Amino acid sequence: MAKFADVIVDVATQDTNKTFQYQIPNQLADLVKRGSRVEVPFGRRKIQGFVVNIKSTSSFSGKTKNLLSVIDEFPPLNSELLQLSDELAKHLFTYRISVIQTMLPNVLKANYQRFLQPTETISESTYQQLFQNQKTNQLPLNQIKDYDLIKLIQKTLQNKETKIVYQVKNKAKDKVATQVELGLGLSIYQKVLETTKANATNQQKLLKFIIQNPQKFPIFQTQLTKEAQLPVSFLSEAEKKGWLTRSKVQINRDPLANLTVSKDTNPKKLTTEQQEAVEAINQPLDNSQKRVFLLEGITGSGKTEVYLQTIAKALGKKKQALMLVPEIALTPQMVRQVFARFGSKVAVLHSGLSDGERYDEWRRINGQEVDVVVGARSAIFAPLQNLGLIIIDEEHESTYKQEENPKYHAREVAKWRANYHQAVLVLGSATPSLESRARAQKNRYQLLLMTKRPTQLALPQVDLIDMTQAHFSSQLDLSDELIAGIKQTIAQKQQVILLLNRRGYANFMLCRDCGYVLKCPHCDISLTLHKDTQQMKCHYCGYETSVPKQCPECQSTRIKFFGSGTQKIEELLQQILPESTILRMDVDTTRRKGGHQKILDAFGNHEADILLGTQMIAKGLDFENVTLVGVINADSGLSFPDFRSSEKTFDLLTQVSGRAGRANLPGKVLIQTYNPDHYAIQLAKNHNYEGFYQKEMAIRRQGQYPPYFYLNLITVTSKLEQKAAMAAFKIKSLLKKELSDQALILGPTPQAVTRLKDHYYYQILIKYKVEPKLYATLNTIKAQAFDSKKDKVNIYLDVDPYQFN
DNA sequence: AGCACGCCGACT
DNA sequence: GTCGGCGTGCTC
Repeated sequence: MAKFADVIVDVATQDTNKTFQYQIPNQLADLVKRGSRVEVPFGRRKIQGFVVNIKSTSSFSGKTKNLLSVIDEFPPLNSELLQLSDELAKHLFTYRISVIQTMLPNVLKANYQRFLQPTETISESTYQQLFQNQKTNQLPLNQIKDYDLIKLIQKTLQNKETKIVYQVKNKAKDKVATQVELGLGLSIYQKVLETTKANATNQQKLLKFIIQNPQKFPIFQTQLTKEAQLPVSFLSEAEKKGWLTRSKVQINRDPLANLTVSKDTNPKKLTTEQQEAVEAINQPLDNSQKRVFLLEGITGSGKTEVYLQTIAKALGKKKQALMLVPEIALTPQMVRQVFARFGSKVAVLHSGLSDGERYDEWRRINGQEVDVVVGARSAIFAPLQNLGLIIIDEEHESTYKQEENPKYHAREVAKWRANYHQAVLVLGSATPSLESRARAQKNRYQLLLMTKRPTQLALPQVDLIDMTQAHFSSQLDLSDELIAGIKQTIAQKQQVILLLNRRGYANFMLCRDCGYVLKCPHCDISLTLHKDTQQMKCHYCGYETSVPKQCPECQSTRIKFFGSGTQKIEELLQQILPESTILRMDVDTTRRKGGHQKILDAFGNHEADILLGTQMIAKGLDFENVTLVGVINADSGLSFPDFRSSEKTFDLLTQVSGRAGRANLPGKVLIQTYNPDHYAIQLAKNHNYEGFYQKEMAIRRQGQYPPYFYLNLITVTSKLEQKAAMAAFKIKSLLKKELSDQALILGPTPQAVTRLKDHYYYQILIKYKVEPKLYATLNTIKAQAFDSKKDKVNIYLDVDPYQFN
């Protein structure tokens, strides 16, 4: 009997966001599985899709087409991920194909090629013009720019001298290497060596190498030529003589090849608090029960050791473990620790991997060859089939929320997967998100507290510098008190970390005659001066232009630059402390691969006295010799129009404070602020997370924000401001009509940055507790957006938004 | 997304 | 007349 496949096609639009049915031809019957990646005809084209179901009847009223081929030998999606992709797409109001693509490594994305082919009726001259340089009668069409050529091709297509063929190319390439094996019995090589001529040096080199190192075979060709110092060409000669045989073998790219594994493989002795945490987590692990823990432990309390020992427990129960860390914390040091403990059973997924490396790691996971996966946000989709434990370190980090579609939160996906597998989920943080901490309060999560540092080291002394009262002898960004602290620390041959949350040199250019401010032509925000490259840059869209010498408006030369970024502070510090060495770390100095690590290594080796950087320096760095941490602008985050700005400021200050004083040197923290009485700053000074939690909860309740209310953010955008505004008001009235009066509907308001990349943005924020009709209403709104495609209006939905703009 | 079809203004 | 611009609708 004929079989049919339900296929999600690789076209991310509203009206293709459903399954399409194809008949499975007999010869593919055994190959097509649920989760298979397949090639299908779609209109005139051939495209890629994913089989989500196989059934014996078709419900399609038209004529079903045949599946063309199955792309991979094993299906990339298992039934868990198929179900998750469906539910996630619905929950996030996004396309299922988009969710599937974020679950899988990049190389599984389709790569389409179009070729022009001659037909039988082609004339000799057309053939000469189009195909004489092509080896296979195929002209690749994808990047033809020559207008005359395009016109010629169109003409030949019209009179049917040529036709277009479509191809789905598989980008996933297995990496192969040449392996060399011995072709003769071991005892024979000595005799062969005696028969070689005296001047046959390559032959002698190879034979001696074989005789001395027989245990090294089979060996990779690259390794053999290096170790025996032979040219590759000689190996084919040796192969002809029958001395060696060569074959291609598939290998995995090893992203950790040059990682020195530390010897520290044994579990560390636990403090009482750690022991209690480990035992609490082990209990449901032992009984295969699902449970969520919130591990609230101050910086330096040893959360990592708790993670490692509970992972060991999961492995002992023949279960697998998945650990998420923020990208920035996924450093070689951290990976090394996990590797030391669990060896080759570990796979690592981070953004530093090439597409090929990532694919190899993913395949090891999908083949269930590993038991532990460590990775950043998207690793939450790692296809482990026997999950027992999921850990999210620094669970409050906003990097776990993806800001592009699909706008998922890894923590929410983790909950779904833990539930699916009846697994244990551990959320760890020194400063838990209010949402998680509140759930622990209501016993939805089990709270585990760790309040002590194993080394008995006191938390650093934190002093606030009131910038409204401070003295400044040089300029207004660095107070005398902070400079004195830096000088004193350097004099004692100790190191300083300085945090400044603003990159670039100066963040706006003002004409003092006419008041003109230089803005990005695509976005509505001022351009930032970057002195090293002598460019004005837009930090939103990346637009760059040269630094003006005169005002573009009134031609005055009285131009001034305001606002200090990392580049300017670096320059100032160098003036004030000419004999100190400074390392700057921000997006601009770490863009290259490994740039990040280079700076950290240099600082760790005490090649510099001061590390100056944006918030990327706040996380997870441990430098024994750092005794002073300075925060140059503690308030900069507070002024953002974001209800989480206090929480973010508190987290950042707490974290950066944790960088001061390790080992036997006491640390000190100096925070410059214009709001010394602000509760986030006061409570961070006193290392008082619980106090902050109480205070901030009261404010959230009052402001009707999470965790008391849920949020949904609707963004309406258009190139035409009028259209965006009108659509936004229509949406608001629909919401008003459909939702209960318990729901708060704010807006529409133009975004803080009204125009971005030549589009205008209007936002509507919905706050609610229980709204049974909300889901259906939002779906209607999305469908209408599709209707109003001619109005050139787009509508984006963000469930549980983290970025407000 | 692409790709085709169909309708209207502009030019060989 | 016909070329080519773009709006509209469809893909199992």
